[in-house]
Amino acid sequence: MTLMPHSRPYHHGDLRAALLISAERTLREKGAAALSLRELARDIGVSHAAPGRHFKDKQALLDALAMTGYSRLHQLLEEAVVPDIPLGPHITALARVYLTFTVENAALVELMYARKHDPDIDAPLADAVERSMRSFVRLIEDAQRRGEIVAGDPERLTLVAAAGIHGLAGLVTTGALTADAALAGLDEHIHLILHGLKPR
Amino acid sequence: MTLMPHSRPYHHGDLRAALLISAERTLREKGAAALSLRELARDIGVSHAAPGRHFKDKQALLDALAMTGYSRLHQLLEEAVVPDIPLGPHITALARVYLTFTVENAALVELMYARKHDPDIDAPLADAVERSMRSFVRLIEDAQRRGEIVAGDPERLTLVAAAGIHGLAGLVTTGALTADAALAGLDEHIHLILHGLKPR
DNA sequence: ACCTGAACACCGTTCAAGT
DNA sequence: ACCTGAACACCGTTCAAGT
Repeated sequence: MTLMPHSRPYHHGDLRAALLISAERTLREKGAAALSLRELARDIGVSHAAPGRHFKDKQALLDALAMTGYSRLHQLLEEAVVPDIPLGPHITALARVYLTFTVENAALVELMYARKHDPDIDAPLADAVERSMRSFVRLIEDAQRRGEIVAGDPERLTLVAAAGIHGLAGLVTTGALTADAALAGLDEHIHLILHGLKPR
Repeated sequence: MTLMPHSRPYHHGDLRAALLISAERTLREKGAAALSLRELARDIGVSHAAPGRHFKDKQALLDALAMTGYSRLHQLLEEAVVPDIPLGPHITALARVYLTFTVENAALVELMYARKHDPDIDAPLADAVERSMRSFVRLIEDAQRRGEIVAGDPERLTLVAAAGIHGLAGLVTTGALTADAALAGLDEHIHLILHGLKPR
């Protein structure tokens, strides 16, 4: 009757990773509001106090989750930055990556942009954003050198393009626009950002 | 010894309004996460079950709060739409109103854009957004008639401008940009949206 | 019609004690 | 080093009962 050993060992093995994986699953399936440390612990099969060993509090787990989000988004954006592509299609490709990531990870993105990270973690997070922005700025600078973008502070010009794409993603996230509509009109959208709303 | 009547009558008078006012105060001062129905009730001086008479649950109160936010923003935007102003300054004025509202009501705006409203309340909320967008579309249509904006679907052109402004506000909200920097560069930002990033 | 008080089923966090 | 179990101070929601 006691041939079967405990199916759950006293030590989990890698509870920290298990918590992050389980948390992101809950985030995706039920949203941030439904994320409870106790439920996570139950699902994984540890006591409700166990998560406290790996994350000082719930916010620390959310911060870690946000950080993985930034890493993955950064990775995807880097892959979309390739040499010798015309400016328009290049920016469109970046925008497509950003939009798609936002749609497929809506709750995670909401977490990434939440303004309530610990001050300790705020700097790393700001760095992550900064790193992702850098390659975009370089893209604009290169285009300026070729005369394909107007002269002026490249950070400002990048801001205008980034805000346009970020805003489009935001409208999709909040449901003002469907993801399909945004993706279908993306070429045209980027064209209008590059060429302006005024007649030439 | 009993000359002083109860300082708190059994019936509050207008508990519903008091809850909304108190809730928005908490939202502004401590954020959405710190908003508790029980604490609201304590502050106002009613039992913790009293809010249940006026809002079926916490989400219903948040929905009502979001609705007041949309009303106020709509009102401010309407006031910024006045006849006989050149297109650039007109759009800049609208953007300034939007940015300022977003900065001054960050937590409320977050609530307004949260994708977790009851399906019952979702339609009224979508209407509120639609109404605010209408006057912007009309602005673009008028400019098209005067030849100040390129031909094309006015809804799409409005989307590009609105996404640009919405995205800028989003970057301020998440801390990627200071409110001062966004407001200081607003004229230039709108100019770039209208004239494009490509040289003419 | 409006509110109270008790009850229920949850939370996050802490901390002595166990392995 | 890592985890448990009990305890504490909170939640939101419901519902009979009070005014």
